[in-house]
Amino acid sequence: MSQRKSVTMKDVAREAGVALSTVSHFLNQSAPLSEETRQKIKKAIEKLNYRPNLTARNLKKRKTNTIGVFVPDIANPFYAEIYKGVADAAREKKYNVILYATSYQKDREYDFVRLVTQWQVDGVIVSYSLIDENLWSKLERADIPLVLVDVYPVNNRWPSVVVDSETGIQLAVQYLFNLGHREIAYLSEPPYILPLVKRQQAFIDSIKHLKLPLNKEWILVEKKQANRVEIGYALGKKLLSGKNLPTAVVTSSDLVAIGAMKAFLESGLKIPDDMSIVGFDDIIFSSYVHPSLTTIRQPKYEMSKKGTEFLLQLIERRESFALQDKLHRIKPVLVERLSCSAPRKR
Amino acid sequence: MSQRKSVTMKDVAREAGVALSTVSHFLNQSAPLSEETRQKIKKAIEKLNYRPNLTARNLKKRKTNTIGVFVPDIANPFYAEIYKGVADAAREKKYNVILYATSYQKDREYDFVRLVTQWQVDGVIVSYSLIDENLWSKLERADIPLVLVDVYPVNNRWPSVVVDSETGIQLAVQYLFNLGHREIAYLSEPPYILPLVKRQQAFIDSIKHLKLPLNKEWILVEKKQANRVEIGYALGKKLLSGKNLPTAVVTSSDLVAIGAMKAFLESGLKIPDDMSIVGFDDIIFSSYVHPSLTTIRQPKYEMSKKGTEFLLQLIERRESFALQDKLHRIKPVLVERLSCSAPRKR
DNA sequence: CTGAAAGCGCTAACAC
DNA sequence: GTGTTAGCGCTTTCAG
Repeated sequence: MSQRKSVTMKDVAREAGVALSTVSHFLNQSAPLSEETRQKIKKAIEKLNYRPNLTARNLKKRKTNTIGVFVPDIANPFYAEIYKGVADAAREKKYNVILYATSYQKDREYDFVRLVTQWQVDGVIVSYSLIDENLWSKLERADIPLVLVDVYPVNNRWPSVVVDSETGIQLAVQYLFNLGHREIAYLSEPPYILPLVKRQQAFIDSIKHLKLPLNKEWILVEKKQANRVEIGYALGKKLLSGKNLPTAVVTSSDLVAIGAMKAFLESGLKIPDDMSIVGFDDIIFSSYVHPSLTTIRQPKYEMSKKGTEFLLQLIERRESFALQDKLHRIKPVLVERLSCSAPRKR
Repeated sequence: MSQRKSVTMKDVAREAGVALSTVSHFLNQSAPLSEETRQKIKKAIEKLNYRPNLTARNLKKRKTNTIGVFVPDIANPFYAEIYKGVADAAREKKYNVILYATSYQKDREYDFVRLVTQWQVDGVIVSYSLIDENLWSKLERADIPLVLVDVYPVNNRWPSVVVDSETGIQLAVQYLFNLGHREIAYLSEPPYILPLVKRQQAFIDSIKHLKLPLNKEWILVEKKQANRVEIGYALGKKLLSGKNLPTAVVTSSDLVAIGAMKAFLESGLKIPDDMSIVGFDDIIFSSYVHPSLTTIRQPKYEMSKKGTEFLLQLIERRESFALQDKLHRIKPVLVERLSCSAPRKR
């Protein structure tokens, strides 16, 4: 094979003239040592350029101190935030994190499951709705600590941290209503995860609840997976091509909103004067587009951080949790920026 | 400890009534087996829900089949692209990748070095300029396969894939010049990596070369680390507060450009009519801001993919490489979009 | 406080 | 084809 020869604890022990276990104790501070031995060992380590082998340690301890995160696409700022929450929580407890991103490619889901089931990680955060039922059951059999973030409980098996999508959409619609809008459209990426389904339904419910017109042409839901911004752009154009134009738009995510804004601006509409728009997520870019985007803020970072802290508890205590603890619903808030105003008379 | 009891190859062998090594051969396809034994083993694995322990395998083979990627900030789309290139190249060769992002926090750099030096990864892609000289030397001592991406060779020690920043900036300045601009500013994030230093110098050189006025007030370089877009926004405002306004701006990165655009638009300037702007990088968002951003495209994905392929060769062949192979310079191209036009008479 | 010894689960000769 | 065996580098009793 191709490996370099490596310096082991044994070498260090020999060099320092102590027993192997003493070196181990030194490294793990698992026993008090005399200052003299400490120095000898320190010197030996330095001299030999010894570096402990984590793999061996992991094998022995049957623990890797690593958790996995599973997301569809890391270039999506939403998931980048999720990742950060996980990474920060993990770091606090001295865990490493290994990221899996599928780019929405199905075969990659299997790779992830393989990783998880081969003792490479102590637990896993899933922010991805595995399409394949089969994969969920494999994860179930593996019986590995798992927490879902932004994914509703599957099989009532794993704890889950989600944002309350219904409240979010209600917030958006009510906000537009209060501004005077009566004709509101909804643009959505493919509802491949439950929150997206719920948002769509919540939109319809909210419109009905306010007794506003429910125009089928104004509920545009993309079917094909693609870049979120491109989807928004396409949906925006589609909306513009209809005979009746609404005065405001609610979207399933900020990326879709940003794409739609581009379509509107290109066509010469002014935002917010001719068209108000509200997003969902509050990714970092939403405050930097022009005009800045009013949106429903999902506390992604906090969600994934909290979920991860929970996961680490599961790992370290192997504790079972009460059913009522399984679903954590976080309330979203509306972040008011410059993409909405009262409708202009047309 | 907290681990679940685990089913091992030994259990499978017993259950199937064959020798342990036979199971190993089955798993690794390292020897041809009779159909009968294969079936027996398969059944036993299924029955016991056996899952191979990668940690043990790694220890034995002294190889983890994992590479590390080191970046400052994964929420920055530029680095998300870098990550994708690495992930795809790794996947092709059945390697896992583990991501380290520091969020520009110095103490996290040490975590990364620790990971690398503890045999957790077979090699590493670094797209980050470690500030601490000391860390570089630790990596050097560890003697682990390492390839730099978007970082110039350090100590002439590691191979490196970089974009030709000078050419990029020349392209930008020449393009603006050809449009008729004579008063051009340069906005830059902190030049914490060599390419940024080179871009700044290349800007000055280009201006001189074209015999244009070199106004100190028009070369705005931020000192403090911060979100790139916020930096751009702040620099944009600063530029606006000066007494003379240029007609065009070149920036060190798209994120800075996007921030600056926001500042310009807010102040009522029209882009490109009142101010032309060109970015550097071509991140995905640049085509979705309004107006879409003309920029110098860095083939980030290709760079990191290529770098990773190179790394994997180093790992698998432990080959040394000729000096002239160490630096791969990729030529950038100008992507023309809608943020530039001829200057308006003022 | 120090040292000897028994594995963690797997691979890879090497015999049979 | 199949089985035996010696470790990979480390942790962790348990004696001294």
